[in-house]
Amino acid sequence: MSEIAPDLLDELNEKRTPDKGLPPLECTDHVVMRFAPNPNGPATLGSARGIIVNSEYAKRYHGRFIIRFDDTDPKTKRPLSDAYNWYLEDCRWLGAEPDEVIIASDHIEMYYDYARQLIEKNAAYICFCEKDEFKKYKDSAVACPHREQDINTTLENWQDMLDGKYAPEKAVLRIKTDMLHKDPAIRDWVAFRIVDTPHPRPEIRDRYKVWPLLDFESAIEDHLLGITHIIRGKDLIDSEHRQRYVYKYFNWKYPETLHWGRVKIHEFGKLSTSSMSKAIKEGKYTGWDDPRLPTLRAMRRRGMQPEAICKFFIELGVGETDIGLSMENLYAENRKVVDQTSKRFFFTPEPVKLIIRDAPVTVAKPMLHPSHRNWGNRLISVAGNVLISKSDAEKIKENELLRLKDLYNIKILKKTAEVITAEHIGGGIEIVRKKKGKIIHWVVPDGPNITVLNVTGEEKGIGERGISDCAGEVVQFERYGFVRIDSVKDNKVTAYFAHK
RNA sequence: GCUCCGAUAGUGUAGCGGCCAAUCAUUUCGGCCUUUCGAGCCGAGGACUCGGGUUCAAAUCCCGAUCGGAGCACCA
Repeated sequence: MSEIAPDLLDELNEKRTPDKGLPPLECTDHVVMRFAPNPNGPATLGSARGIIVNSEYAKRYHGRFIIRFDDTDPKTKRPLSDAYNWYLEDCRWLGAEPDEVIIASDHIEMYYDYARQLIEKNAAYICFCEKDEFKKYKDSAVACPHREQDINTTLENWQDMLDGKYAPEKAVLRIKTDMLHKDPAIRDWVAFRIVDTPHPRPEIRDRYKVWPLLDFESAIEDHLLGITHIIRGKDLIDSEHRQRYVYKYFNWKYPETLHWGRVKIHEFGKLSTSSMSKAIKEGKYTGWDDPRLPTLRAMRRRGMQPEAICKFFIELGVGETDIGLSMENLYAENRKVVDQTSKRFFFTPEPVKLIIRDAPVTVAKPMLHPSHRNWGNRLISVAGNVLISKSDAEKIKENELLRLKDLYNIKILKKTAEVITAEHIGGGIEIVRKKKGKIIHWVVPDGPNITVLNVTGEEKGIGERGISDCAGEVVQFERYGFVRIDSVKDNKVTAYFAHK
């Protein structure tokens, strides 16, 4: 077959190769995609999915990628001034530089204008019902008394609303959909409400009392920006149904949509932006970049690499089912990157003394990276007195033969809770290998104090001298894991744990 | 309660009528290699929610059940 029809064979083989990652889009001309966060906190791993996937599609089809801040709720999900820039930093870090940045709160008057047009089309009305009252109408599919108000009166009421004549919760602008729509979620939804809390942006502050809700703001923006494809969480599926009414009134074409399910990461559980914010204020976390948090700022501080995060989310695809993930998957991706680029060092948490009798004074020369011989070696002078990790010490038995990695073989003589005594034994690694002895790491006692901050707390110990020169770098503590050296001060090093 | 949606190995995915005794990644377990319990290499294990139907043929189509999720906010 390979001789008579090689093409056919290729085709067969090709069909067997699975489609990895993102499915192709329909309508691939002039692709414009957006990611529209509320900047009420920094980007998290969840945001990263939105940033990466939207941006990746835009790149793939030579289109444009827009970041739009949907910051139209000054009260309930109040934006955080710093978060606007944080988002942009994080996008850049992920290699998803936006072609354009839009801030919804800059466009409030424009939304007012479209609202007026809808009123004039008899497609919207001012509703004075109380929340609960309207819910009753909605649930029984009956129009409320304000729905049939004439256009001129509605225009006057709208102006009164803008002029601040109504208190919060006294009036809203609703979009007329269909009170008989079988899904109650779609019936006459609210487009604008009154909020008297000032906006956090200094240039806005108390300029507006009437604020649009997501469905309205997003509907108008998506059209004006020429968005061709929207990819977002499936919690916004009903949004599309609501927004289509606005599109119909204006005769606009709705973008293609794709939705994904909820992502729950086992290690972090349910951490909403607002609950994190609260916990930080209470002092439960040191800040938004606390290593126990799923923010991108925290990931960066721990030494997670942007390319690993990107690869991870692209291969995840865009399924609509809800998924539960373990960070292990992301760690595996990151390990592939950092393993090749990280220097190796020894670090002994909760060190235990090990005294070696008859030890020659010598210099150990472990490699900086086992597969990059040309990186050179660390040089460690050893006199016969070292420290080992408590976890290793606990497993050690008297008379055991073991090897101090890159140093020499020893035989354990005596073990107490505080100190272990051993004697030096000549010979190479083969002896230990042959007897299936352990090879453990060690440090000399005068190394820097190291604190490793991890997802559950912290660990303290002693490390190699060379670690002090690695501030900002991701290194591997051998047999311990990958960490990012966060700061070095005097003889104290703080490291953020990434993963094993 | 009302309206939608989904269900493939431990986890996440591919497949969407015949290439499927089901893909790929990760995880797990062996072995090799290695002065790390890291990486690499080799190998193994592990899944179509259930019940009916349509069809010569179903993971793929239809119906029902079960389970899970989302929306029904003057949040995004």
